[in-house]
Amino acid sequence: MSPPTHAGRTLRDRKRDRTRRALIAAAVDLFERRGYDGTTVADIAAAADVGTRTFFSYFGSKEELMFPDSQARVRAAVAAIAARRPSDRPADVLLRALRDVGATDGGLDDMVGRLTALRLRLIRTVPAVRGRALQLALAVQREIAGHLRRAFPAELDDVGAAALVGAFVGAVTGALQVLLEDPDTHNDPEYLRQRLHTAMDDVLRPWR
Amino acid sequence: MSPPTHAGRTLRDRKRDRTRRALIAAAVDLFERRGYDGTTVADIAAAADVGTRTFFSYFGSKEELMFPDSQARVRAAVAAIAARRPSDRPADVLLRALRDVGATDGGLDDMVGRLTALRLRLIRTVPAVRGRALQLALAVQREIAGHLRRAFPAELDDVGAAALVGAFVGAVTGALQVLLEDPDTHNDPEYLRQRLHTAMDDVLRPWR
DNA sequence: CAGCTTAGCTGCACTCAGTGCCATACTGCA
DNA sequence: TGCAGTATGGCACTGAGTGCAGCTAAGCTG
Repeated sequence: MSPPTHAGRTLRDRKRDRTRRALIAAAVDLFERRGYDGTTVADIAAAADVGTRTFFSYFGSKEELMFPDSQARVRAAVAAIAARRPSDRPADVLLRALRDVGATDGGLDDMVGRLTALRLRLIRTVPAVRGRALQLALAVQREIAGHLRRAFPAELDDVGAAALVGAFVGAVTGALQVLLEDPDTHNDPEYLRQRLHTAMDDVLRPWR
Repeated sequence: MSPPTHAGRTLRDRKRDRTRRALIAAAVDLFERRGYDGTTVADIAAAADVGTRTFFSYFGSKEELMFPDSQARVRAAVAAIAARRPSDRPADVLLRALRDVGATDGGLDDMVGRLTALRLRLIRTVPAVRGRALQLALAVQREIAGHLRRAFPAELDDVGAAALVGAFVGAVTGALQVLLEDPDTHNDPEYLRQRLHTAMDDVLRPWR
């Protein structure tokens, strides 16, 4: 699709990109070994060989490090809405957009699998990370609602679009909350996606 | 229904209750005058005439102070589910339960209005407070899902119930997000509730 | 290539949330 | 009245996050 991110233009950009990845890699490693609370920001910075102060010029907070690709998800959803066909109803478009958001995991090479699995675990267990995830979900939701409304101006108003998107995202979130408890879904994002998909079909049937 | 909270049994309980209210009152006052970030926990404790350390034996965190009645909301929802009639579908029960949750504001005398208005503003503007609100909403959602599933064992499974409740709560949350931006709804919870109600009816029509 | 400019790195000092510990004071109860 | 349990709050500490200022090195220009 678009040019991969790893070809930063200037030396500075490339170095910055490398440091960013190093921080994420170091954090994932430390979180897996010592746990989230057992790892300080200073530890992460030291492991990535940068000053503690520098960490905060890459990530606004410790939690933010777990969600490095949040913008990509928004873009995926917007693209799905833009690619709609004339026959699509709002719910159809929305369902496809959400599927694309869930499938978005690009931009971080090998790290992806480990990061995703770790993220799921930390969302379950660390309040600060769960809080951050929720806020991001809300932001994505808001963004999608805006685009959806513009795509269907005759059928949706501000509040209606927000409520509709909220219902769909809420269904996903609610189902996820239960599914993430299920030991079978741990460390198996594919199986998780499968079960989520069937649950969604079930709940959202009245709309389609 | 149940005896009001203000008649604490022992002297200790009454004193504890008074201190709790004093902390909330002091915090509301300071937040309104100096803002959330401009007020430290030490300030609040000093204004309520207790030690800083003691604050944390009443509230686990600074944000938690803004949600002193969270348990009451859960109880309201559970009561609404318990009071269902044989002819009710899950969606009917759920809609009534959510309405009751929204209407729950009891237990804090005069403070209620100011606290509610302040909370709405802080949820909009302070990330930490918004995060806490989201987590509480998720917890309530989870609780409701459990009760709803037990109330309709033939029609709902774990994941289905969670997804259904998630969809409804999500619709509320989504609509709220937009409505809270509207200046007309600031400081007017009743008008807010009205608009929320009509929006919900609209979005959830396919279910009823 | 030499020199100037500017962006990014980082140490330092600081604030504030939150915790563990312990001595003290007060309440409830016998 | 005396004992036991509990709330209190001071003290010291950790860790997240910020502002500042000096330095280094990348980028650009002639």
